[in-house]
Amino acid sequence: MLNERQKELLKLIVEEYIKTARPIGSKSICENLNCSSATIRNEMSILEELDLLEKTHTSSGRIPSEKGYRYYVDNIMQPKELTGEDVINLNKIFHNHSLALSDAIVRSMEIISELTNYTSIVLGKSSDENKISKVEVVPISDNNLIAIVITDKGHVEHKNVFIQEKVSLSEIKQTVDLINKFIIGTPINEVSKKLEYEVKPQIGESIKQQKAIYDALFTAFSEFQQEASVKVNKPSNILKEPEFDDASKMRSILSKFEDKELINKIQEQSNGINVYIGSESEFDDDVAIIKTKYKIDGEEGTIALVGPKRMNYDRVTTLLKFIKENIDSE
Amino acid sequence: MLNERQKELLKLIVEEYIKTARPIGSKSICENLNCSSATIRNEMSILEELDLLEKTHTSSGRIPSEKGYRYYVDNIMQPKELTGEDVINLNKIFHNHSLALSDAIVRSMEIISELTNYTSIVLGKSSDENKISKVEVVPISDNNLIAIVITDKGHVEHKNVFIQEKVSLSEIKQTVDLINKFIIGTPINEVSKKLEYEVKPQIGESIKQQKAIYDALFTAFSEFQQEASVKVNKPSNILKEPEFDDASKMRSILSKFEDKELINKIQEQSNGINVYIGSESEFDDDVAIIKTKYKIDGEEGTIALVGPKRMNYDRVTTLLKFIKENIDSE
DNA sequence: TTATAGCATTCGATAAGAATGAGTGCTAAA
DNA sequence: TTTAGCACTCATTCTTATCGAATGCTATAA
Repeated sequence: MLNERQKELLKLIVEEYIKTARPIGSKSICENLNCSSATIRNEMSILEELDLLEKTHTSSGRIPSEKGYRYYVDNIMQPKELTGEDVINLNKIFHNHSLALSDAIVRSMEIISELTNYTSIVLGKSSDENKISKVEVVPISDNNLIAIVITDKGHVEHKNVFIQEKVSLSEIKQTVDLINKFIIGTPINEVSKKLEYEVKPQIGESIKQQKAIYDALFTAFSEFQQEASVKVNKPSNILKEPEFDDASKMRSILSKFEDKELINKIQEQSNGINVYIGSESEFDDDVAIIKTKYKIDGEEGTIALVGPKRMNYDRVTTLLKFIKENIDSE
Repeated sequence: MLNERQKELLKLIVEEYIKTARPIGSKSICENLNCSSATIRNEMSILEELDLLEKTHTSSGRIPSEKGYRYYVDNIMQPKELTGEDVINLNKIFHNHSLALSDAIVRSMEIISELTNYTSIVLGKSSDENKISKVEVVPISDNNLIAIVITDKGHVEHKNVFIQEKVSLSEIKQTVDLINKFIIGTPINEVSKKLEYEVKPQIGESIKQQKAIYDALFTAFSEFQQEASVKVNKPSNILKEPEFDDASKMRSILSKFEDKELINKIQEQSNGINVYIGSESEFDDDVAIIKTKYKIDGEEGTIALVGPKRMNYDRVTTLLKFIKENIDSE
């Protein structure tokens, strides 16, 4: 266990390093702790012993280790108050009623990107439990339809549907009416099942042509379920940090942002605001990711901020918490 | 005017530089032109005199100048044949009927990004001449509606609409029916006018509540018109080129890709495949942009490839031409 | 006239060495 | 337990030297 002075020392080092990105030497701490540099050095070597600090080379100042950041995040840092300006900007967005709430999330994460100079990510998909409110089909040409699905929470998805055989307007209408009759109110993750076991048999009994329409719509539905949206805001932001001041490092980070599979992994599982530092981020050893799950108005997903390991943990945590509270209170 | 040998020399230098990114010395050309390095040097200095070649320093080899690339593109390069593989991949996409054509464009530009290792951009918006095929409104809650607009070419847009006063289902239906009656078949760029001058007066005469619905829908419509989609594929690709092997250069390029205003400027005006080299690109002096307009199935826009100035002009031009032909023939 | 061989010259790239200084660990005394 | 003092380490910066790829120019040969 750390004593008060050690905690204070770690705090000073982490916060100073976050600000300057330079190793912290013992001398620069003296004034803050009212003791000599030698004393600081002794304490420093204890913290190094505990794997909370590191040196970049034998005679360099100290920087926090991954474990050091972790200790800081878990035991030392205090959530900051948001400054008036930030709150006003964000509140405006959440109280703009003509914005769908999911758009408000996207917009507010854009703002947070600007505010923090880090990169933000919004992963969202329409929630599985959303219920179908209506299915609409609009013919475009002989062989093409647009299928539109609207959920009770106001999500709209549409898909081009190509149909081999020509089908008449009335046949389309019949099929769609039939489908609507069965699936309105069905959660989207159960639609495929319902179509297969309840609607399909009915189709068989009536006109043959309908089979083609049914098949096309069935395919369209199975695609609806998977679609998730990914939005990465300002990848360039994080690359402005000095630790990425190297072309190959930058390329590596950048290609991570373009790797859809990796980005999708950011999807957060647990509740609350979670902090993943360095290797924990599964993204890059030099970054940290702070993320949280959201679920609102038939949409669920994860919002995340990606910054350097040397990130402003308290500020970011506070900002994300603010957004989460706004979402939850709606 | 250049003589044959000078043209051949310029061609060799441009193509070699495109391949290696290193200044080309006179010795390395000897074999290709069957003469001594001194002769090459003489010719080189003539080309330099004409501003077609440059040196990076007094005793360096030559690199093409902006004007040199321009001359190469306009007078020397021959469109290449596409190799079998590329054609097959791209053709597959264009002949997949379940893909809307505009999705096929996006998909094929993704592929071209991979193929060339450059960055591709697709700017698209639904064409102004598209006609409204149907307007649909679905209530979500007391104060929220979803307005959906479908055009004759199969474009679908939707918008959350917030309504101050509570309105009944039947009032909504009446208003929407009225709107539909007037605007089906109207090109979207004329919808606002038509709503204002033909539909609004009718609204005034019937129930007051309808005014609120009308207003909300009117706002929604005016927003539909402007929306354009922007897709930038693999910004990291271009940054792999050695001319961008510098952190600050990379940052500068990258932030350009995030600058929506600048990206929208890429919108191409003239027909055909156009090549903008260096400063002509209005993007960065070290990049070149090859772009072309497209217009298809009620969507129009620009596809562009952004690469280094040292880009594979013939290959990219051929690829873009191929896509353009596919689009136009559909 | 055109092409070439020869040569001094330029200048980037790479490496090696020297000086600087911020920072450390350790020891011995307060 | 704290601190002053001191030798030591090592990144950083600046100089200097060397190497070699390329050039321009000149004089000569075809």
